[in-house]
Amino acid sequence: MGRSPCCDKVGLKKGPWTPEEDQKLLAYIEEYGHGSWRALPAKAGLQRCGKSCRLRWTNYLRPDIKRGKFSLQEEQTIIQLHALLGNRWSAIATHLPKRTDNEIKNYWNTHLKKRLMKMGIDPVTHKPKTDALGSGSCNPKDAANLSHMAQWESARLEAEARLVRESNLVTNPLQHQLGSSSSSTTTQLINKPATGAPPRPLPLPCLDVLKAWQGAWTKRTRENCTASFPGMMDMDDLESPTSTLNFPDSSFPVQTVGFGENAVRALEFSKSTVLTCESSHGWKLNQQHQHQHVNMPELKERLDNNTAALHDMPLSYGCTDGNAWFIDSFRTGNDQNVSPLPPISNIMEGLADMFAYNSTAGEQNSSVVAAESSDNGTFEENKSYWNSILNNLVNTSSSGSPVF
DNA sequence: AATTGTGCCAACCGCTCTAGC
DNA sequence: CGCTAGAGCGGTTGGCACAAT
Repeated sequence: MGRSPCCDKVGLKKGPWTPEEDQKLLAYIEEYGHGSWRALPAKAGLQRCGKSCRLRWTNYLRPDIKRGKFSLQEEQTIIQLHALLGNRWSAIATHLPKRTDNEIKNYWNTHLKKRLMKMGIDPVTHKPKTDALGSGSCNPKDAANLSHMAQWESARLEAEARLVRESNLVTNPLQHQLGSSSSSTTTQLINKPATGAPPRPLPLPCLDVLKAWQGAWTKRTRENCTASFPGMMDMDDLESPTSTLNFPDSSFPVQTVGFGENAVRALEFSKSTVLTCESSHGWKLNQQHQHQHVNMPELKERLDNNTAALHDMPLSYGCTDGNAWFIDSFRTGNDQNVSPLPPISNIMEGLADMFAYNSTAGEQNSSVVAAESSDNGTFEENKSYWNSILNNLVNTSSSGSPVF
């Protein structure tokens, strides 16, 4: 057996917390901070182990916790991130402001998982149960590519989570100290479910859910944007169904240049590990090139060397000297006029724009170019599929259907 | 009214990771 | 480099509330 539980010590209380205990813990932390959790109970006059105090604070007493019913957007975010990350609740929680990993985990297990199952969706694979084993729809090459995609997306999300923590530390050291799992970032979804198309089997596992939703989001928002480089936009306009960071308190140095058809969006973090850019042609560039300064000639050379790979759709990437370089073509075009993968020359122009802009925004400590691509059919099918699922969730949850 | 079943969620358990020595 | 304490994390459980019988 493992080590003995920390709460086995004689005299330490277990079980539900009383209001008096909550008050003691709250008062102590508000005055002194938590410091060492192990030492805290004695100082605060609590007959609890430090771990119990930490959990009580982290999951319940922290002032920046939002309690109550999950919103539709939160539900969608959980579903999408779970499709991408699996049971990595802490990573998911970093994209749901004011929600704890424990709360999200409980909500998934008691609500969302059951809904998906009753809809015939495997909550583990996020695929229709009949296709859960992946028979037929995925060839080995796709599976391998998707594995790469998942790794990169996962790494990117983790990096974002780290950034959030770092930003919390910088902008609110006390708050950071008091609750490390708090988050100032959010994944906000603008969901306008499309038609009531029936769920359809995914041609590929749903590892690209976030991008699918970003496509829908982009389509929607582009209608409200001017044709070219409308200038700096409010953060509210950046709300994206992807994991793209959003900082409600505007405490993070996020720069935006334009939006929509001909816009370039850039997120640049002064001490960041990830840089994400989107171009006017519907492809995305994620950089995460550890501890190296990115410069355009180097990038251009790398991409030139991988031109063939870039055009080897549906999923291509170049990988040189241990750094991966991806071009992400997630298609921002509308349904009738979907942008094709831009010619390499256009990619280079876009990159030039991005880095010309970002070179003025500060040093890029680190970067990776990570960009995945999905062919047009895959994207549209993903979008349709998830629209369908989420639409069903909306209908069933709002109508109080006995099904759920 | 009593018993049983079910859903929900706070809290616990134990493993893993990491920083400090 | 190995050890240790502290913290983080995901899985599981206990117990309460409510519904069904």
